[in-house]
Amino acid sequence: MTRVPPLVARDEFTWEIPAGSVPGMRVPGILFSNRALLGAVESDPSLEQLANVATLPGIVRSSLAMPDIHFGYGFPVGGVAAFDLAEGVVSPGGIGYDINCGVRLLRTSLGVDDVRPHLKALIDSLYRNVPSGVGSRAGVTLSPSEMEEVLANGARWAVDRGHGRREDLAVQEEEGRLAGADPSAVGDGARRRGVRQLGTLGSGNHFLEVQAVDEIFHPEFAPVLGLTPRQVVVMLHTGSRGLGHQVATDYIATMDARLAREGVTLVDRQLSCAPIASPEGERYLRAMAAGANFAWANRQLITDAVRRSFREVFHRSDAEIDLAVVYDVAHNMAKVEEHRVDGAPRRLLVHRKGATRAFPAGRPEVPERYRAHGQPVLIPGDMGTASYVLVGLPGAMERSFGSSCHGAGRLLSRHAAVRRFRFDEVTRALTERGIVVRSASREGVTEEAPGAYKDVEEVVKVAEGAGLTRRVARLVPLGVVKG
DNA sequence: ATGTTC
Repeated sequence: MTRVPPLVARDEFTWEIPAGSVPGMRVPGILFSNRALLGAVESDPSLEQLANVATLPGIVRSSLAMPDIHFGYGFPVGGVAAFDLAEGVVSPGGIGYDINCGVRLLRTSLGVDDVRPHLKALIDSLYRNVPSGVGSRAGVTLSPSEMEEVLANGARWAVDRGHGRREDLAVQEEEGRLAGADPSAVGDGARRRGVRQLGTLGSGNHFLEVQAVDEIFHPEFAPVLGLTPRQVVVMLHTGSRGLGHQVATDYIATMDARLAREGVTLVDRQLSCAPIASPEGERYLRAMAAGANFAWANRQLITDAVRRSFREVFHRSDAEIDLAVVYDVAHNMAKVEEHRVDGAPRRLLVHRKGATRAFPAGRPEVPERYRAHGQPVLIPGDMGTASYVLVGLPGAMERSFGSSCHGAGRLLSRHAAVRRFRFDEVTRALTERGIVVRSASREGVTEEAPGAYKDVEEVVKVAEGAGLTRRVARLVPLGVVKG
């Protein structure tokens, strides 16, 4: 039975579920939202999930949710929670089944008018070069030793093997390689699922989109990112595929067994977790890092395929088309980071599940090239509306452990969206707006119909109003490959 | 998200 916890307005963009609203809450729940978005969540079980997270041992300050919050496994999607390293827990449900699901943005030297006449050919070529859909398989199979290297080295493995440029790495979160990865913590089942999946898009909300820069909001930072109005860019959204999913499945089972052994009961069994300082917790974090590296290698191989498609369609060299990486973010991840708590610096394990790190200017984790401005935050919207580039602000460090939103956020479940929308109508509405769509399945289109999502404009306005991030550029879709 | 309910 769903209990809807009370929401108390704290300011225009901040709502609180006071500690004590749900039995066992150790800290309050904080939701960044506004009146326009609240209607979608007020009676939603995602708020109960936000409160449930606040019951976990060692949680620091508050259980947080971004404006794109929706119902997830255990933790809400859009959830952020930080834990004390000695007293706290790590929970796979706080990271998500798709470990290091994330977004990469590539820029081109082409303008809308250069691409429009070749748009259909370009989307067809991308569809051919990047396997997509449920169970999509890569043309190549990783050998056992290659798998070891992918899990240990992420995007760096791909670049070392000639799949990309050395300079691609400097502009990725963690430079595309999370330290602390232990391939031996990734089971045989997970490896088997991954061997034919590197360089594949997958399904669901994963996509590869050709977009145009529609509007610049931050005239100082946009040129540093190489973004100008009417420029064509490419956004890709995917993660660690079946490998990451199997890692999550395996460790949830391990943690469930430990909880049963210790006689611990949780308010929701989907909050399955283990102490950070335990063999199960430590081993999961090493496996999670390896899964994250698989995802970064995946996005790097897809980058390589995107460059191939542009060469094929435009008959120009890589240097002419540019296709430089602007940035690559993870939005399903847990990381040890330093944050100020009650005025003192403290190392915490920050879970972000459908939430993006959004560090401000000056943080050493921000690439040197961008450090004077802050970390780029990449926000895919829905395929009919718009996506955004944002930048982290000091307010994110003060309020959300350096985090912001990750997308528009679902309004309807997949099932509800398939019942609500018809494939032909969704496709026609997009075609009428000049958007070319290729999908591996009809469900890929109806599940992801623009009407299944919240208004991304409202989501980014809340993230800005709450002081977490500011808008840098708005990107509009020209063509999309859906999983 | 996911060999979409091993």
